[in-house]
Amino acid sequence: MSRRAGASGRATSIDVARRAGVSVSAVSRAFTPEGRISKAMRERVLRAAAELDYRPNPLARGLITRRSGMVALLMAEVANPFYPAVLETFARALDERGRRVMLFTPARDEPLEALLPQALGYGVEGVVIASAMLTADMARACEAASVPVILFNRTTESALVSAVCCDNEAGGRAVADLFADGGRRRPAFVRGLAHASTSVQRERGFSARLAERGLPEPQTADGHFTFDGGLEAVCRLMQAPEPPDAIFAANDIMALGALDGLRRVLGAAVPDDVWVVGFDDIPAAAWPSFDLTTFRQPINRMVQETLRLLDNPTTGPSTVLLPGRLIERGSCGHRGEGG
Amino acid sequence: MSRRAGASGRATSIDVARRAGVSVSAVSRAFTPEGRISKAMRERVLRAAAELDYRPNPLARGLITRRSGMVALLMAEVANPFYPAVLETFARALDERGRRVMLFTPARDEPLEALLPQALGYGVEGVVIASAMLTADMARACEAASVPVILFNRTTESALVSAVCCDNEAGGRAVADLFADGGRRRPAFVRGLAHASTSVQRERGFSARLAERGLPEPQTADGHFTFDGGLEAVCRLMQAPEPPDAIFAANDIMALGALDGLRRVLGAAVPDDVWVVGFDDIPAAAWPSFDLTTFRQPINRMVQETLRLLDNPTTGPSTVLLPGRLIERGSCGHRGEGG
DNA sequence: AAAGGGAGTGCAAACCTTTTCACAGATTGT
DNA sequence: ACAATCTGTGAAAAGGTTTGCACTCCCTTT
Repeated sequence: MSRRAGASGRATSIDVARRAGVSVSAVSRAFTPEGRISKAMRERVLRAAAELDYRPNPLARGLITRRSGMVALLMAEVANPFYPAVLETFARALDERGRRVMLFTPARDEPLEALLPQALGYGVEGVVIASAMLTADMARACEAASVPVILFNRTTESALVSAVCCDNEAGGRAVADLFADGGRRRPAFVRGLAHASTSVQRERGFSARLAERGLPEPQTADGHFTFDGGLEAVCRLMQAPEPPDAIFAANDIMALGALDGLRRVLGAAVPDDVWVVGFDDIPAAAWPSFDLTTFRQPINRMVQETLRLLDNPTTGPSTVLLPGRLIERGSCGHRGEGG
Repeated sequence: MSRRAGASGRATSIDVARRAGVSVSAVSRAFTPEGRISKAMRERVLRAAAELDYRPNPLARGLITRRSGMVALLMAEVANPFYPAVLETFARALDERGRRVMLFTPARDEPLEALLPQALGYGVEGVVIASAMLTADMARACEAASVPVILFNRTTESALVSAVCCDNEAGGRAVADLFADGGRRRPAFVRGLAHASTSVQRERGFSARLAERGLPEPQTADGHFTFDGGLEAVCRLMQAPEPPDAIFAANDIMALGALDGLRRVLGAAVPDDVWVVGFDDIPAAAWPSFDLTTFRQPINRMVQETLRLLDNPTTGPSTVLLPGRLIERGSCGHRGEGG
């Protein structure tokens, strides 16, 4: 029976204070990095704390500071394999910084308005919106609570929130160049969702550079960011009078659907008849069956940037654009290193 | 400027009490389902609360009750597409019950010991371990905090924790029957990780039923639950003097790797030369390129059962086994409905 | 040598809720 | 008709921390 107290069985700051022979204020200050406390005192407190296996209670701390050490993460499309990778990267990075992840998985058309107040009630120190739309109301709510909001992999015109994004237009241009250099003549683009900034920007860069290279405006079809959507989109595209000979899909999962549609449903040959390019570089893109050329998003750097913005809320809202990289694989006739 | 107070700008129970002309105790009772309070009083309080847009502060509540309305979810292998589906199902179901998800994504060999105390400090009301190992220390810590722990998709001998799992042995038997009925003569099994209960149980059911059906003990190889692991495993298996003619992998992602290895690396024909069967029924299993026969886990029911155990911690620890279903597809010669 | 200032410390209030206790009034049993 | 029980209510303590304020030293400065 040690000197621990508290109904919970865990040691409290009072126990630590008693053991170290100091006041509870000293204990508190010893555990806050900027605390005005002497080196000797801090050491003494920390030693006592270690002996009692004491850890500040985040609930009590959050109650008073409104910062409980948690970050809210909103991620709707967990079905798209790109996002699990993002999720994992985020969770690890936050964990390293001693922060917890509060996860929200809103359904497609769930009103997010209700979510944010909940999260704010828990004293989250930031909100990362990785796949979901931010409404103006939500932005205001966070602004009022002075909690930074960061959009991940999407941009916004709102001046209230920051955004971290891959350079989608550059990605679109890179694909256009690849098609032009490869002598493709009839490009096509498979859109995601009509209102998604990513899809729009990728198409914009793609179209613009195609025009610069003297190629025609791409034919388009909607693929809803899903495998089946991509498969169906390619079927529609290929039955045009002059079917495309190079297809760029706004994300990998649609590109894989397109690839499968071409080969398994339409009996077309990739890359001989048609080239296919995706965006994201999800793990499946590298599988031998697909060997998909794609534009890789720098997930790690994107996450790092996001956390940097989260930690420095002093600087106003800003949009960070990071470069990606074209990964050439067999779906555009590229020969793998493996021979 | 309405009657709201509090430094945070949010209304507190005091504001509500004042507005409704009652005590704060009454407010508290109005918001707890079993609160001893008259119908009239509750209505009055709730109306005042609605007018002020009041919501009980979970931090303050958690501080005193040690239950903050959160559930900890431990999920290590987010890379395996089976788990994102689980994650989403869980998050939605918990959200419907007004609970928040605190997500932990421990690295492969991260000591989980450190994680639990953190979660418990936040007053989580339950711990769901979806892909990670539970150590005896962790179990004890939760027991001490009287927080229910539930293993998802794995079982344990520990008498302290509950588990919800698909009937893995039955799945293994179903696959064995499928092979036997299909006239396969040389079965093989691709293991996941040596210590994983799922892999062990699936193999046990598989081997046992094979024996009953007069088929030889399956050859085995380790695939580490990854695509590449499955691919390499099949390469090893196929260079045996008498290569298998039917391969059962402990999960889908390895089965897909095996399929790709057979077709793209070894030049074998599936299903003509070799059959392949997986486990889980991840979305990619249904893609035309793979058309993988697999044993589907009843994710929804598994999640429902898990939450039921979470909500009724009165009954002691128990293990729930749910039936799955064999989904026959082309990788075993099954003709799809579309064909 | 006296005044001024900064650093380090403790006290006590504050954060917002739940819950025990006491009490009043209504209901039941005999 | 009286005691015993039950129901609904409010006052106040508790939960564990942070932080503004006051205070004491000790070190500069003129």
